[in-house]
Amino acid sequence: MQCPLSKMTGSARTPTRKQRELAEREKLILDTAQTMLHQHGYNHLTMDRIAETVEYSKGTIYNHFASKEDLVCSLCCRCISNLIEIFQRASQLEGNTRERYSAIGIGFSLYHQLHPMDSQNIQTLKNNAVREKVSKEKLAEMESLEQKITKIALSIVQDAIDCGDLNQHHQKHASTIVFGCWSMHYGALLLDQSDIPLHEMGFSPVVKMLWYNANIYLDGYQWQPLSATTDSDKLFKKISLALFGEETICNTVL
Amino acid sequence: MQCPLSKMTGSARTPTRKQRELAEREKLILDTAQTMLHQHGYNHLTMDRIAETVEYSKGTIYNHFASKEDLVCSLCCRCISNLIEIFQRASQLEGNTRERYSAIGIGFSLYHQLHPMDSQNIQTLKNNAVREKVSKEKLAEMESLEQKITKIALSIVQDAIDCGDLNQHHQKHASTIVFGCWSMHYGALLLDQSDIPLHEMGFSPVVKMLWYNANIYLDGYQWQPLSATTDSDKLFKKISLALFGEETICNTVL
DNA sequence: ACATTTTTTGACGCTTCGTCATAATGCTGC
DNA sequence: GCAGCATTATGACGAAGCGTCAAAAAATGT
Repeated sequence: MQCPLSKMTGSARTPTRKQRELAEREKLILDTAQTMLHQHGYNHLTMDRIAETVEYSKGTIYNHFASKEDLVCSLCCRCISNLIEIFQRASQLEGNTRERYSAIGIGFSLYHQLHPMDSQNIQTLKNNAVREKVSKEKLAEMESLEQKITKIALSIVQDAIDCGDLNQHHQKHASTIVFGCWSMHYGALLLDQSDIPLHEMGFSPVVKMLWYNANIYLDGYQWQPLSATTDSDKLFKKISLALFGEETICNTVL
Repeated sequence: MQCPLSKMTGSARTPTRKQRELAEREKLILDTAQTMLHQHGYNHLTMDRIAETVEYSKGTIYNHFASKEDLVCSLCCRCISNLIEIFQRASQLEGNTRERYSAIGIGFSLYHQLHPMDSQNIQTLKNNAVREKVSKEKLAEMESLEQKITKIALSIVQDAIDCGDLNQHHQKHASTIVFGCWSMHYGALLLDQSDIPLHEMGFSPVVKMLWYNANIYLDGYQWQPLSATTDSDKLFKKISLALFGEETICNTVL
């Protein structure tokens, strides 16, 4: 269950050559696993195949990761970290609180649009069969990342209450507002992923519906300025451009 | 891949003795699997153990289900069917359209509260590793159930538009409204399930937040009558009582 | 009573996980 | 450079589970 190599004897500030090599190899393993996952799906991802591809023995892989599930969980953590970066950028955009909060939602939504594989990784860890086998430590690591991401959202809600964009009497519901957006976005992404033929069932593109619904939801909280007084399409484009830059063909998304 | 026993030679109206026996055995297998799943988790559920418990050989189990995943998918279908019944009851409650739509949400939310294992089953099927292995036919069966459940919700939205509780100009967003509630509830349930220590992170009970957020969301759409003009707590109790009866200790939920 | 079809059975082959004794490599003091 | 110790890498192996299929058993028809 323990990973012998993670002894961390040297200070974190001055990584030994050995430690660097170790970190590099870990990255190699993770990258390889990710690629395999993308190309051939979860069921084709085996420890033996990873070992063969990275040209180390299986035992060595197990020196880095306590189990296959731990490895996948590490992959998942990398994805969440990416998302955290986006959230941080979003929360620091200039604009009113509602725009910044919306930017988080758009960041989430487009991240999953642009990196569907990453979001599948994250999703994999929600599965019981998988999570049952992840080590306590890795789970804790993931949990702490999830807390971090929540705090970013919560701090914007708090800003909004402080500056009056959100009415004071919502103070006690601050976390409920975060939860509402979180669940709505999270649920939407999962529904999108899960092979339900939404389009055939008469649903619009998920990113579009999410943006629309998030606005309605925030309007419900009377988060100023209301969407009626804003050009939502333009705002969406502005934010997605600011978050993901020109290269991402955001125009085609909506 | 095929299940030889499912030939369905006799008419569906007059099941043969043999067909009855078959159906009975299938139920036995499913019940057994469900119990095992509840008691010992997904990873302890194996075809061999099921076979041993039901006292049929593994080969016989495979005459009913093409794979372990197919079996689990059948379990999932049963759960969705239960949910459909609740939705149907909810949609037929007396009251205005908003109350009936809310009843669906409460039904969803309480079903998962009262049968957390069922909702885990449903969740299992969203996992790629599992779904990759489910046969086309079973997947189609599940999809059709999911469509059915969506239609119940959609029809209430349509009623609301028709009778003016929802403004006409939302006609083209009817499915978006369904999607919004669906994703919000679905996401909330998943977050609740996924070991994230919501309570420690300062979140209220999920059922409570969901009810609050759903109201805010519907207010955002100006679905009449708005929650400000209603005693929400009382409404919640009334609906949950009507849906689940006295025995379920609904009082303690909120 | 026998022949033919259908159903059941469980031993078997295959895949994958995770372990551990052994081999290889690195390091340290002389 | 080298002897001896410590650390790390290796891959053969055992265990567990899935799904198959030839043979046995049961049901059905004649």
